[in-house]
Amino acid sequence: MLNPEQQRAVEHVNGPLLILAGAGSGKTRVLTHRMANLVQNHNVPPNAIFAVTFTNKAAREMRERLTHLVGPVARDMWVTTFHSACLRMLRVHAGAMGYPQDFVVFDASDQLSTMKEICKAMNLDEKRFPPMGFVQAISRAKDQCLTHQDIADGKGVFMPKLAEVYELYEKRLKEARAFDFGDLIFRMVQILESKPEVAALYQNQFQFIMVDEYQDTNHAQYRLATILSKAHRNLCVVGDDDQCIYRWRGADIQNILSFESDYSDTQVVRLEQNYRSTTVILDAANAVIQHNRGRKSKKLWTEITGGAPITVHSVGNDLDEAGAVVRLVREHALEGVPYSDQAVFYRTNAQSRVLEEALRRAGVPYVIYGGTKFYERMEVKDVLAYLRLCVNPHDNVSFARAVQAPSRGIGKTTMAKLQSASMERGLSLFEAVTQLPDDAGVTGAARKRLAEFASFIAHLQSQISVLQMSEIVSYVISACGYETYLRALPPQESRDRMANVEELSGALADYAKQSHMNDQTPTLGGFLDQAALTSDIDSLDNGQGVLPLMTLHLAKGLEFPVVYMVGMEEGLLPHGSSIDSPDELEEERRLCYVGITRTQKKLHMLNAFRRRVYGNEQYNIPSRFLKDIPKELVEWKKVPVQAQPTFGGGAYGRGGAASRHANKPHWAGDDDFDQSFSPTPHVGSSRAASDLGFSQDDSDATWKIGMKVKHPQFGEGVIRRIEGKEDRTKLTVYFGPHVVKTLMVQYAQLTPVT
DNA sequence: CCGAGAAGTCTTTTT
DNA sequence: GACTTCTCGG
Ligand SMILES: Nc1ncnc2c1ncn2[C@@H]1O[C@H](COP(=O)(O)OP(=O)(O)OP(=O)(O)O)[C@@H](O)[C@H]1O
Repeated sequence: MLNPEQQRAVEHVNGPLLILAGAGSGKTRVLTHRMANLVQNHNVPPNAIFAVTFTNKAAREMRERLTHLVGPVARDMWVTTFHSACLRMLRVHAGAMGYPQDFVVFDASDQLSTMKEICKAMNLDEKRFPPMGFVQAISRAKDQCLTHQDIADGKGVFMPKLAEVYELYEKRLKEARAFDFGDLIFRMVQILESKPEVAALYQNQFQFIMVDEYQDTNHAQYRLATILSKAHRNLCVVGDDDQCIYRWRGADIQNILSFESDYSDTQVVRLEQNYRSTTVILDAANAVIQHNRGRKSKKLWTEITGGAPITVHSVGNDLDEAGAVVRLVREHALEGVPYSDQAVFYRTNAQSRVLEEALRRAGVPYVIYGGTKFYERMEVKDVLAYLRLCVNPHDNVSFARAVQAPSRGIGKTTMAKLQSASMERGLSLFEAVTQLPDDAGVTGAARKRLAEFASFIAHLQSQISVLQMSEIVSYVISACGYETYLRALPPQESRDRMANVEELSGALADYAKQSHMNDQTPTLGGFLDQAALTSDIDSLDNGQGVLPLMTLHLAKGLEFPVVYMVGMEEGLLPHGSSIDSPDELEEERRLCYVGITRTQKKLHMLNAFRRRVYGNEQYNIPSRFLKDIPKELVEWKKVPVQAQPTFGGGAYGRGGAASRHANKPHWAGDDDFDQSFSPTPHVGSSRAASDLGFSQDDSDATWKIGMKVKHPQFGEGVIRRIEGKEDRTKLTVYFGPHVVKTLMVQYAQLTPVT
């Protein structure tokens, strides 16, 4: 069941413990067994156990494994993410440092809209000072427990204006009584470090602290784990430095590397047997990761010798890639591998779209993890804004959102006036409405509408307490007129959005049901907390016969018999934004390593030579990571192009057809390849061009694909694509390697060049 | 004040 | 392509 080293770790009870081991060696398994051992054999009360991970998905996974081992008492253990754990503590102890108890949690878009306001108020040019950059910088600062004062003192990375922006940002959050994601951990650390009586409470309660994926913790999380474990010193951390993939988010690999010096009396367990993969997979993974510098050396071996080779499928474009995945997934299903035992990984969420489309057409059931989150949809956010206002009327972001959903005659000017009035007095927008001075310049009608809106919110607040959870959403949307607005939308859109709103209502009902099952009283605030932190509604991942699709990041910690890694191309993996930074390249490599090591039996890797990105065609060469895998582990498949040119030919791309490379892969950094590869857009396959509905010569003789045109600004170019008719004709024109524009004929002053 | 339509821009990854 | 911002007519 467990090997001797695993056993040793599981039976370790008191004192610090470090488990440093490679992929698939049973780290998570040891962690869960240890928790079970403590509860079952050492009389440790379940709520004395605190186990955290990084993502919701990982936390849920661990809870499931635990429930399997110990049954329903698993419910009483704290098995969550850092963020959820801190939120739960803050809901009880935020007041200890004078923070409001009823704060809202700001998500990424709330942060961004707050920041945009700030940039406007500070007269910062959005071009030179992108609001998103500030949001990220502030988040990084909070990851490191740095206040705006610290930044002003020159701690952390320097960024022009950051200290001022940060200070104002904090002020705005305070006015809105909001905490952002970073605050959840940072504030809790502050409280624990400065309020001994609060700290003592948790230090005594949590006799055993465990951190999975410790290599991905940031400084704030390190401080949290440190202070919580101070009394009992039973801190057990588990990780693999080769799987650190969140450095971009503040993860500090030093946390795990210096654990031994932080806790000189720590026990160290190294696990060397991999129980997950075949030697083929492990050898490939090792070959990829060994190029990184400064790794902690680890041994890893498996009893499952041999195994199926890795198949690399090189295809023409992203559509072919999706087609290949569909075909392979079905083939494996026929061999008896259910869809749920296979998984597709990609680097970026955007890649899922084409896959989704192909799977849907083929009737293969699938689930997408992550991606465009349910709670980020416009209509869902609109309704949530009302709910959030009920719980915390000072939430200015929600106020601004709800006030115009549906539009009710309160526009930009009124809001600007209200905003400045509120700012002057340090009030929230909601408060400012009731105390709006006569000289604020808000006219009678607008003033009346504002008052109506505010009293509507007050009315909602009183209704919330008498309504059932499951009734709240339908009450809100009918009372505020949002439902009428949705129903007036074009039919398809109306249906889609209504369906999402109904799903939100269902989520509230589910939450209420769940709470009752746990003998807790459901509250709207409780639901909103959950909604803020649990990004996806995937909690009921039935899994039965459903193909999972996810990013490589989300795949960490999971395993599947058959794995597909798509987009194995320079520019995607490694991602284009990482290629000129050695550190980031190493992280890309680790990401690739994580992907490979999720595989139990069979790994397919796919690369496409052409791919649509931002609406334009991009040419990609195979990933350098493919090159690092020993040839004898790989089987090459050149997938025939399925007559799907993405554009109809034209004045560029003559020369070597892709088929010339049929049997000989070419690699990034391979000179021969770089020089000889010049993409050929299947000149002459005009049949397919018309299949795709390109309006060509017949409809509009003025413009033709391949025709040369001139633009006053961009100069001469070649028409690549024609859409629409007559005065709504849109042309996609290639002006140069990185200058591809889509222009309306009607507006762009294009002239044909003869 | 509001919506439609055009132009411009671009998040890589998650809590 | 999708999303946001900007402009203009009603
Ligand atoms: N002693 C063992 N005997 C049989 N199977 C084992 C043993 N230990 C672990 N396994 C299996 O090996 C697989 C990998 O285990 P686990 O997920 O705990 O590894 P991990 O080290 O956390 O991996 P990673 O770091 O890649 O996420 C699981 O399927 C687990 O059940």
